[in-house]
Amino acid sequence: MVEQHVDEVMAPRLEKLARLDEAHVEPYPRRYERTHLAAGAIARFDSLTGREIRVAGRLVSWRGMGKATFCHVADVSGRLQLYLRRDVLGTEAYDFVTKTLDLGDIVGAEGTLFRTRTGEVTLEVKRLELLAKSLRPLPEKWHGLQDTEKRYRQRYLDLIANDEVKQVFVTRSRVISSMRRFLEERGFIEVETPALQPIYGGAAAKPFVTYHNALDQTLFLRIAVELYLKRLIVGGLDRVYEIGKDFRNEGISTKHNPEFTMMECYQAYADYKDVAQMVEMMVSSIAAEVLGTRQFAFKGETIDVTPPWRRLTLREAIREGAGIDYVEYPERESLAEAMRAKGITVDAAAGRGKLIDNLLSEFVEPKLIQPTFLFDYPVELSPFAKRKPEDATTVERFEAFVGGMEIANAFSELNDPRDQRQRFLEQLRLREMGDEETQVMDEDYLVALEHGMPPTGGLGMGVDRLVMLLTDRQSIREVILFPQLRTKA
RNA sequence: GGGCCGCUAGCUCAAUUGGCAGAGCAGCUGACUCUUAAUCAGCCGGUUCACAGUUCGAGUCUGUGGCGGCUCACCA
Repeated sequence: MVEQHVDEVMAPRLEKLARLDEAHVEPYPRRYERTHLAAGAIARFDSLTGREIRVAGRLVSWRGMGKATFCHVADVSGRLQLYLRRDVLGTEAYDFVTKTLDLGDIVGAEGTLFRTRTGEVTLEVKRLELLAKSLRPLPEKWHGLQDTEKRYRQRYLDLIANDEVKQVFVTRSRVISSMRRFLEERGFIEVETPALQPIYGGAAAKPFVTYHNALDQTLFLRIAVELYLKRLIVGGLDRVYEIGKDFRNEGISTKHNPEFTMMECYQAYADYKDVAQMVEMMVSSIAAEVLGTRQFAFKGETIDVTPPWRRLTLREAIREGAGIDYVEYPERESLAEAMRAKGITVDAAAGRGKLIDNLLSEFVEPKLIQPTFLFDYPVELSPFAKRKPEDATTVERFEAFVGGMEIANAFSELNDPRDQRQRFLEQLRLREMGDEETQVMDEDYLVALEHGMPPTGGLGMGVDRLVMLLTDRQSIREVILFPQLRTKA
């Protein structure tokens, strides 16, 4: 996207650089001692009047009027208007500055604050220094940068031109830090587990494959951290969490990026009901901290995350949404038949669990706008969840949905090594039948379980989706700074 | 991978039925000491995504390819 003929556009700026060199002005000096951010200076205007302050940032507007000039500098906090007067700066300095600066340059300005006739807090500049010369033009000042591809590929331009984009990523940061605070306050400790794994597991997904030369060994980028965190529960860390990237070698969509941020946490001596309570408290506490409210807009709806959230079983939800009670169809074929009778197309390769999952995502998930927990999933879909004591075909698992998206998945962790081995074997069987996204046998994990893992509640939460929700973005690419795109030839 | 849409100046966008490629912003020159999408006068700026084809003539029609967006599939 960076064209060759921009030379023409850059030429005037390169000429100005040459002029700076002639005048022995360093266009890229080392540092600048700033005293205030733009927003802080404006907020504290009353106590700052008459005092010299220094701000620094990018020149984002320029209105020259001969012997005086108004312009704005932008820093992280916002923008501040500068007022340059020839009789204040001196003719020589004024002329030099106005002839060598460009929109986009990074400058430092020292002066005193005043209010203009229209009331805008403005810095009357006594000294203006170039801190970094910009050689390329800024995006269009009024329409900003609209080209989606360019916005993603050159996100820095997006951040310069589109203020609300900057706000999204500031919010993202606050969401994650609020999440950490919530977990820390409850005694969870943050851990880091391998991203390069000899055996991948903990989710149904295709991995990225890589290779370590010295070990002469194939490694996989993790698709989840689940199995490592539970090893730490075996080790007695009792409450652990990790916030990090998972990698899944699958399609890209507005809800899927090949690398995405997941929070997983595990709490010994808790079950999935405890975890559900924690999820609703966590999300509502994050919303309150970051947005200042538990109610917010998403896709034109007002979402209220105040606990308690609506709770129903997966069975009820599907019966309600699709008109099929899958418990009445315990065999794959009878369920498929019932679906066909309703005019639902049945994926020939899908097993019973997959069919139930299809029903969920097609008939239930899109309707779950207000926060909802769906409890109790079929065992086929959940190889790491504990069975219900009264029903061996169902596991203690829930997913949380908000805004029509799945944002969390949790269960009472399976800690019986005998059953876990059976589940792995069942996954193996599905793999032989052609399912590429099943778990692979992890003997090392089984050994850990055989040492005894306390009853544990575990949770995975999609951080990107949570941020989408809290910032009202419809695409995951809007909350990931550099989303995956095809590289340009 | 399928479907739909898009790609024109650095940026944001026009261009009638196939008939001279345009505007605003940015840039350059000049005027202007409270402007804020500053204003005013003038100037510069194009491989219309690429390649082929139809045609007297293609930004426009056709084909192939590239990239992007949306969507479906996929994705517990």
